[in-house]
Amino acid sequence: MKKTIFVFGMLILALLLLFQLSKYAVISGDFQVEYIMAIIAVIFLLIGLFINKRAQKSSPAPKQEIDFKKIEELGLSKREYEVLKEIALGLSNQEIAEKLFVSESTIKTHVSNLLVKLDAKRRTQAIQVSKSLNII
Amino acid sequence: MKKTIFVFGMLILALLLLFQLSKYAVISGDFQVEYIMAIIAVIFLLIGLFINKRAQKSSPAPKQEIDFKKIEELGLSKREYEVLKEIALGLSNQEIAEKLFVSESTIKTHVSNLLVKLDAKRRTQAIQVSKSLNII
DNA sequence: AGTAAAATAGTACTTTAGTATGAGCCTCCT
DNA sequence: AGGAGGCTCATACTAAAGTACTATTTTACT
Repeated sequence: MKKTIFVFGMLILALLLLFQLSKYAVISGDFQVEYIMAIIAVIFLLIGLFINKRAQKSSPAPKQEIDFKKIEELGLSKREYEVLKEIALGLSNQEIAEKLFVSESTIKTHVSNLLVKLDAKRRTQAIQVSKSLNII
Repeated sequence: MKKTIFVFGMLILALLLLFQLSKYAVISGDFQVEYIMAIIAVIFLLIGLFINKRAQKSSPAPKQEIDFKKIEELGLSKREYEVLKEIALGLSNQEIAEKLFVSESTIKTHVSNLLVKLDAKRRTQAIQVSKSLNII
């Protein structure tokens, strides 16, 4: 934060200096107005590019939004979707059952239904499909 | 592409117009030089920001680089890594065997070694671990 | 040429996963 | 009240996945 304030302070200072300089140059007729304008234009274009570049780096948000519409479209029930997320975390049916406080057979039923709805043959494939559809 | 050329053409035209206008204004003394400078500065700052914004959109590369160092660190062999990638694609041992032209027992051996090296109990967990380590 | 690591493959088992089916219990909606 | 859909659970299977060896063959490197 302190760094940012410093940078902007310097920027404003430089800007003012440039203004004064250009004013003097114009009055004394050493330079044509166009040159100064062009220099300012280029400088600020670069500053604009630079600022955005930094903003881009500071927000490494490659977050993939979850496609809730797709979930509905596939007809996944709330419970099935919960199970799906646990599968993606690498849990076994037994572990999922304990985590959700139900029996393993219940989980098996959910998984079986999930595989049909996701058109997958195995839970690993279900993970792959889900990721490609952005539902997990 | 044609669109880009058009936009840049218009930009250059606008720039020249602005130059002429500002020159006239300065000479006739209607405006202070500072104002024109400031306007140009702001406009080009915005243009810089805009260009970068577009570039950012056109390159939706949230690609997660593969951490090859980590792969070595884990001691994964070339073949094991190949198998790992197929697992992540959701293939069964039998399918992987056919794809890589080896027997299923060979794949089982590889998978078993993989699970130890990745500290996973199941292939689904191996997928999760691999993704979190950015090795797939 | 010798060797260590990697790749291959097999057997024999145990453990998970997944399927098929039936059934009881809720909740929401008409 | 009746029905549909969702959640639960069980039984009985079949099919994969995973483990623990042992053992041969390739590769890569000194």
